[in-house]
Amino acid sequence: MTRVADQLIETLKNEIHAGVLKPGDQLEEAVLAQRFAVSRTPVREAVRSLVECGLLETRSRKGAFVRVLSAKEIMDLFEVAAELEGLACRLAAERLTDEAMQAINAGFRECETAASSGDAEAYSRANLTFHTAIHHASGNRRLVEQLSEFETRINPYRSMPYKMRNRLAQSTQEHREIMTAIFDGDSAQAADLMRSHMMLQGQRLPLILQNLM
Amino acid sequence: MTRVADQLIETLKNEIHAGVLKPGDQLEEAVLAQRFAVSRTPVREAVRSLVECGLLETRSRKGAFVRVLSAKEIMDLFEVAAELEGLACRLAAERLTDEAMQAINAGFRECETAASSGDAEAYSRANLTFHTAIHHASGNRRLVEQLSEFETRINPYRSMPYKMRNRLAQSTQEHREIMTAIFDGDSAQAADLMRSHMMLQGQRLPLILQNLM
DNA sequence: TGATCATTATATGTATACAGATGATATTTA
DNA sequence: TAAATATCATCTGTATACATATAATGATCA
Repeated sequence: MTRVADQLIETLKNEIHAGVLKPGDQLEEAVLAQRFAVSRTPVREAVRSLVECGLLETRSRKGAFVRVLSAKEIMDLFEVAAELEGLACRLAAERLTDEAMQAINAGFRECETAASSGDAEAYSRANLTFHTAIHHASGNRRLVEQLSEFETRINPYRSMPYKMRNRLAQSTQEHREIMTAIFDGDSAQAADLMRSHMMLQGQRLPLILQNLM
Repeated sequence: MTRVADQLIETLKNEIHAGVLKPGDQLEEAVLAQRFAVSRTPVREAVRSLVECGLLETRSRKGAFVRVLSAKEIMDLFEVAAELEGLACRLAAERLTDEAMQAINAGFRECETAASSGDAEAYSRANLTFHTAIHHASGNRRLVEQLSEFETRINPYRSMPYKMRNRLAQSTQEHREIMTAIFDGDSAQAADLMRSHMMLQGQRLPLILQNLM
């Protein structure tokens, strides 16, 4: 892991995640090379990786751009992610360990705190903590990776769907019910609740509302 | 798309898929470069892509190897794939069109023919046709891609689970039930049947039986 | 004779140089 | 003045050259 390209991948991922690089932005190899004080070679390797991740796209002889997802593509992504989040809940309910239980509970508490203080930014982080705890509780590494990749891909498109204080409270309540189902070992219920929870979030993505499908 | 690297990706994918390149095999850049009569540059790009796909892995300063999956990793993959195959069935049942119906039916007929003639090789192809038809019927491109990637990843590890004539007939019967559920619009049933169908296949993967998890 | 250290060979990782294609700009012509 | 064509600049795609780390082989010493 001493490769320059790996650091570039990490940095660029973060910048896309954080919104520094926005969908549609062009990435010129020479510019990136100069900025990081390396040659174009590792830059190109990083770009290749990010294209395969789905974060960038390259048009022939035109270079790399931060990938723009259509409303339909976002919906498709969400549909798949909702199903996998449901799977994570089902497996978590079936294979629950003490540590996993504590991690999920901690994530939930974090959500509660952020919701009651109305801090949307903090809730966004807490939300991720809660979901990630469930992912890990599934005991399925592939699933964890898949859902992490989804998070990376979808993040540039969600501009704070938690703006309304109402939604924070409602989301927390949904989390509570999901957590309860998992702890009760009610795997089918946990999966169903999570799927609904996710699809609700999906419907709130602003771009979907704008572009109409 | 006139890039050399893209052709290399395609070729190497196929060779891994076909078993010419087996898990654990090393890929030396210089060798590949000479073989395809290109420089190391596009070879490295192709390798990068395949690493990100999960088909290869690179150890620092040691080069690229066809990725070896442990029994646990294969099980994890199957668990995710089974869920997504189920999702495809659910969506197919909800969004069924005439063309999709015909494609699925055609795939099923192909399975029937291959099964009755006991041709395992042909059944393997027919099986893929049937499943792929369902994937497309979901109307979710992301899902189609995801499942296609899964197929590519898992293929090197399944050495003809259809050896026994019994299994061919049984698998066809399962396909019939799945198809019926889809055509009846019974989405929940279709999803459940497909998940079971997939997990049965998973349990038959020889490596899983060998390595014990 | 065996083990350890040094040297060398080889393959990866990075930099630079070259080729070709696309797009922009300028010039010419109607 | 507007449109079309030609020329040029710039960026991607590919090749080659260089640097460095790993591993293997041989030599030396105990």
